[in-house]
Amino acid sequence: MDIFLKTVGSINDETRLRILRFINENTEVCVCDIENSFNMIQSRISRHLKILKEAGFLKVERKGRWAYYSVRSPLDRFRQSILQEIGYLELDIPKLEKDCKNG
Amino acid sequence: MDIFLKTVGSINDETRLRILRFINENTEVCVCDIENSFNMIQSRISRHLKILKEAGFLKVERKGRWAYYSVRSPLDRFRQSILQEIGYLELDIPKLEKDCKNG
DNA sequence: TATTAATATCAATCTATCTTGATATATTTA
DNA sequence: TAAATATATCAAGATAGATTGATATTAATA
Repeated sequence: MDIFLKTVGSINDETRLRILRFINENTEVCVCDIENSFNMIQSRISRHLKILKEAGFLKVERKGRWAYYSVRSPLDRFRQSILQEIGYLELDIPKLEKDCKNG
Repeated sequence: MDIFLKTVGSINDETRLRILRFINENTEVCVCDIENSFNMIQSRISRHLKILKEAGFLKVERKGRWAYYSVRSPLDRFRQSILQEIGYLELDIPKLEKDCKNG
């Protein structure tokens, strides 16, 4: 119940839909990649990523000072159908800008 | 996009999940049936029904002074998978109380 | 036709969520 | 070790959604 509402609440926001599809289309990205690509401030992105992670859509892997986000795998049937549906939406998904200072 | 957020927003509320499953399990009910069964004030129920209807889950049929709500059919694949998922949730679904004054 | 029942809608209040800016933490590099 | 980069978190203000009570509308019935 709570996790259902968390899952549903996480996709009830256009910014998160765009971020989720961006990550899905680019396999694995760090927070500053999203920051650069979406032209949004870092705290905003960080918060949305946390919500998507706690909703079961994303996983994080820390490498040095970077946090790499990707779609959790395997995804259960329900989240999979949601992700598929998001794939059909008309959303402005920017192209990946890899401008982080060090890499 | 807008209809996606409308659909997702409509199921982002426990009261509406309960109402939607109640209607699904009882096939067709009028507003006062829900009012009696859920012990909620009428304006609250009416508003939630409107949201579920506009989200594509419900249809209404007026008969005399009653409005009968039921799950829209056929339901597209995405809404069907949502409805299925709601069926698995631990929700307090009251039993149907048919106490409307006239019928 | 006056009354009552069923439903819908509106305005006000309350609550939850989003955004921003500031700050904290951790890691790397000079 | 000091500075810079990447990320997370928190508090404050802004916006959106939920609940209630009042009122409007429509249909049936006395």
